[in-house]
Amino acid sequence: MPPRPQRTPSQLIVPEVMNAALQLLSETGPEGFTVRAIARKANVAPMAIYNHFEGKNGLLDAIWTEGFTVLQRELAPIGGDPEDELLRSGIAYRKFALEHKSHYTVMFMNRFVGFTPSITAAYVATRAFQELVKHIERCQSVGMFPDIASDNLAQMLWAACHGYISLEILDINFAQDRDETFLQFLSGVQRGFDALRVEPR
Amino acid sequence: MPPRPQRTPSQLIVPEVMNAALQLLSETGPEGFTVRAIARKANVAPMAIYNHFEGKNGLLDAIWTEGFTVLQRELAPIGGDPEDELLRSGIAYRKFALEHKSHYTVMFMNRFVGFTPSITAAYVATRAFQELVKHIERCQSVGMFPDIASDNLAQMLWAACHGYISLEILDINFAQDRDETFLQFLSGVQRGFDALRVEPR
DNA sequence: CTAAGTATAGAACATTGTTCTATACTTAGT
DNA sequence: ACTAAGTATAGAACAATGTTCTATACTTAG
Repeated sequence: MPPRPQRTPSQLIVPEVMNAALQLLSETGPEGFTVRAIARKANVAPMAIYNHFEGKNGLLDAIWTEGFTVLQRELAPIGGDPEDELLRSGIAYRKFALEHKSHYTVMFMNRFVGFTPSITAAYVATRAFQELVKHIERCQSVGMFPDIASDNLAQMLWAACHGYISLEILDINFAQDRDETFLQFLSGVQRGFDALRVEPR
Repeated sequence: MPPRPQRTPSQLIVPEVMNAALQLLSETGPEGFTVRAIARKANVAPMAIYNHFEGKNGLLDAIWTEGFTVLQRELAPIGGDPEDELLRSGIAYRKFALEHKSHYTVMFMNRFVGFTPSITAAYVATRAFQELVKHIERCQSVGMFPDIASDNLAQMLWAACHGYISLEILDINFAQDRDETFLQFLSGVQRGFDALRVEPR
């Protein structure tokens, strides 16, 4: 291919910067995630990040929003057996985290001092969370998880999964078969909150 | 009291810097945690942080180590009923986190880009983790948690608690009675992993 | 009371996010 | 094809950061 013209066409700048940012993040972590380095990798002037995003935090906001949009789609119930689907959503959550580590780092790892998601970004995150609430309410409609508020339980399950997976992403996990161990974790936690139904006292 | 002499006595520098650092951290978060600000708050020259610690990361290392030393003491079993004590250790873990937010932030929240604990610091952390393993092995000695490796289960329980509490520290928790909800969380998770004993299939 | 030790202020350096400028290139409208 | 508006770029510049180095002046141990 011919050497790229010195100036990147406007329409390419946003996607190129996004790609470079995500790639750089996965290569160097938040450590090397600097405006100048992103621009260099995207073959773009540093100013582009201020013209097309709102600086570094604006870029993080875009990654956050993209991440939660995908995550919401992955988590949405599809109309099968509620209990199976709840378990599947847990697996899908972990799959998302491991396959989109850069996104997950921005969304959940709190590694970027000075970054707070915008109102819009926070709203998108809430919508993803609501998918989990839906799963739990579907389960409750068939008798699981009695006597507990669905959003409360959603928070607990999310917290537990997040705790587990964040450690895994930081590579603080010593299990031999990580997939298997996570499944064990997930079904263990889920069973715990449903135990009241299985054998009420 | 007389106005402090311009120069801080050597023996006071370490504790004053530690105090100032922890206080600043709880006031401003990692955001305002700068060498110059810590020195100002401690009434000390910035250079003191390089002479008495090894720079900013050395100071973080000291906070990390102090935190895990305290945490280990708080978690140690005292010889009572294993199941009760395991639950108590979970409560103690959360108590530590909420009462030492600055320490917990350094130890578990990964907010300090560029900081990695020293070998010594990591070792102290491992010792604290071992206290949790002890709890689980004590439980297993009375029949709880059969067929699961104690360190594996310890990791799961730790991950779950960490996930829950880290969200609480970030103030992403919408429960009305937080103490009560955490207790519910803890016993739910614990019950889940012990369910195989209660009703084996 | 002296000598070794050390806390201090201040300058200095590289790197960071960010803003501003003038220039040179693209692209849309005719 | 030509012009005019738009915009990507390089580069300088700024404040704040972690860090190192210096000379000075104070403490304290012997």
